[in-house]
Amino acid sequence: MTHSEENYIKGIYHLSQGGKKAISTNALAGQMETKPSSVTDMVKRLSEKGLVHYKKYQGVRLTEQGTRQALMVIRKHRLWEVFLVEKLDFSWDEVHEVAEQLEHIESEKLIDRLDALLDFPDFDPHGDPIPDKHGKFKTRDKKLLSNMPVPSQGICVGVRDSSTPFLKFLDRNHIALGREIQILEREPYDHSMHVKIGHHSLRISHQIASNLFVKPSVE
Amino acid sequence: MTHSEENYIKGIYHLSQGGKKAISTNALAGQMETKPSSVTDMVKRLSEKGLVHYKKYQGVRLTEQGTRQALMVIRKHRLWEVFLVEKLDFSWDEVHEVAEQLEHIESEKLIDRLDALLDFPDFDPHGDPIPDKHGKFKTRDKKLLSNMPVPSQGICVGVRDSSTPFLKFLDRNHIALGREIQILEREPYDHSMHVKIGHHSLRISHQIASNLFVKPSVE
DNA sequence: GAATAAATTTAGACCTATCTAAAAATATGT
DNA sequence: ACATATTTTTAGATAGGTCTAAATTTATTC
Repeated sequence: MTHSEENYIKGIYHLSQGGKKAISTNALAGQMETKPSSVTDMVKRLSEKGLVHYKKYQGVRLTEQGTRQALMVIRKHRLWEVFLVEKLDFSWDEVHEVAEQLEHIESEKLIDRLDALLDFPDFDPHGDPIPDKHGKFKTRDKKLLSNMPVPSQGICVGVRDSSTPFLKFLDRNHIALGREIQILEREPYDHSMHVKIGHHSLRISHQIASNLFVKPSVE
Repeated sequence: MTHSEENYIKGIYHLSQGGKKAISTNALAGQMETKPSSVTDMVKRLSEKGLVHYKKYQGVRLTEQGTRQALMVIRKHRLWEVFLVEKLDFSWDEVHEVAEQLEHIESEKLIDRLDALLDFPDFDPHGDPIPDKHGKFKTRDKKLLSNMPVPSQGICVGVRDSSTPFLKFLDRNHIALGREIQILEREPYDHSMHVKIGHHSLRISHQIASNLFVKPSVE
């Protein structure tokens, strides 16, 4: 697979999450930040290689083989992210771009050794699960903060938006994965929420709350 | 720079070592394992980008900018080799192929942090010097084993051939970089040598001796 | 110094990956 | 259901990187 093919496979995988229906050419063009005509071309090649199911005008779906490949690229991407944060002191908002390059390095030995060096992590710095070498990964009971009951509490375990501005916002407000969060109240007017992270009490807009995942504490 | 351009620049740099005269198209084609016509095409592109001096039928030389770029690619290659050996327990004959891929990752921060993680190594696993971020590197007083006086002694510090068979041969014969070596005698007939590495006494063919670098001990 | 050999460049082709512009198919609205 | 809008595909172009085969330049040899 070329780098570009790997990127497409990964893009299709991400768009397919939560739904097994076909991905439209336009949607994929959006995801890949390219033109629909380019997508059509690429999708044909992927289809010839048996990585996707494709029928004209009907969108694409990954084949079993395509899914396996996507998971391996994602495995590499996320392991490298952990490496960058744990071993090279990158912050969680800096890792994506470099991991986009590293994910294309081909060496099973490399990635398995890296996995071992990092002590076989289950989740990456953004809380996303890391597939093992067979493509299996752990899922976690998690809810968007915006959907949490009031009052309740939980642990911050992931982000839906992993853009730099959002992650930097979280940093500034002492929100980090693994931190305990108490949901104190929800404002009916704008759905903003009042929460407490450690000793820090703060008000969080609906937009923020709908991009942060929390694992509800069972009490 | 594309990956291919980086590879060519690196190839030209290696061929230029020990001599500032122009590299012929054929020589470069040999180094790059490609056809002369492909070299001509690429060399034109590199020339337009100001990375090489090129005049038709006169061969190529790196510009100052080209040399700087070559050193940065080599820096990355060799740092990754150290990483693979030191942190991921690769053997010194396994690192090249993977480093060929990793050397193209673009991130100054990544490579500087990697350098720090590895404690700013001066030499890679084959004894080759690692340029620092300004392109400067240490040179070492070294001689091919085949050129060492008899009797004398020194330290194994590098290899000229870093192919897997040669490195595996050295491993099997307890020859590793950093080891002390005593040169006991040279056979006039075939130039084979009698040497001692630690407690291991062995006879070494001229071919082997002319691919192993030794730092002479001053006594 | 002309003839021949070797090295180098050009011309034309192919493949991947992208684009724009135009055509075809599907979806939507009244 | 028909006209319109949207989506998707095709056709043709460009760029990087490579190749083969032919042409050109440089080097060598008698």
